Amino acid sequence: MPELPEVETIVRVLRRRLPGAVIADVRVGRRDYVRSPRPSAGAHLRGRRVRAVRRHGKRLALLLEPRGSLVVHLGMSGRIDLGPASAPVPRHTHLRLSFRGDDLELRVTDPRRFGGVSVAPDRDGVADGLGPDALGLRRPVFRRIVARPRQIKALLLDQRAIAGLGNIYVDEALWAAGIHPLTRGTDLGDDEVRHLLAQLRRILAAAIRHRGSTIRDWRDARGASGGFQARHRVYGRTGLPCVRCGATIVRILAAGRSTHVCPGCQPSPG
DNA sequence: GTCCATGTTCTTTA
DNA sequence: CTAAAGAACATGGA
Repeated sequence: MPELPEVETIVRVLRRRLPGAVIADVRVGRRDYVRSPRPSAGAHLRGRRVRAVRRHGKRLALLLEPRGSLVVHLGMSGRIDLGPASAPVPRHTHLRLSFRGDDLELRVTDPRRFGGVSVAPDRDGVADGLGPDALGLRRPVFRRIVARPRQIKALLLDQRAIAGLGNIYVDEALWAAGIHPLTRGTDLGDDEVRHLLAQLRRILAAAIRHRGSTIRDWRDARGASGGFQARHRVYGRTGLPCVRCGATIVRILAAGRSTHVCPGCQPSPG
């Protein structure tokens, strides 16, 4: 159930082995999970070399030679495994790619199927419809995005505004910046906006350094769990004392999602 | 049986 | 047009 740091962690694993590899077999499980123009995903992918692995927001793409891409979004429960072709195939595996001359298979597994894969035979659609990636955000751009009369949590979660942030990292960044999630973007001061962006950058970088957050069962493409969950300050800490001020962390609803707030550090907007 | 889940999209209501 | 709330999607864990 990956946000930007988890997807970035997977991308870094894939980059160690995939660039230069040539796709051999393509096996599609559920047809409705893998979207592709005619004739078939296999026909478009077989025999093509992986040029690079790229990420934008929560999506990742294998860029193919000479052009074209395979874009993956993991939704809530999606997972990518890269390992020996002989390894047992887990349930809910919807796509398998093997590679020429290598005992290697890439599998996309997703029990809830909120994610999906799409094949673009002659273009790179990884950023289609998404805002700028959260990792490369520049201050003036961020300022413009946030200058709306909308709850800041909803704004940060909107992938068309900023790509990559999800429920965990939004809650963590708002806590770190001392901003209540229901505050309207237009009510943030200049210094608050600057501080929020700084905290977002810091937290994303730290989460990537710790290979993401494993809450329940997230694993990277080699099966390793993340370590950043041990550093969460509000997410999943309802009822526990705030490490900064000692107040009890509460859970509210914002943008339709469970939202974790410290009433001491994040003053309610009203 | 209940509630909840690292996501997205659509519908309704204001 | 904008924003918010709720439901929907499908599966599994506590």
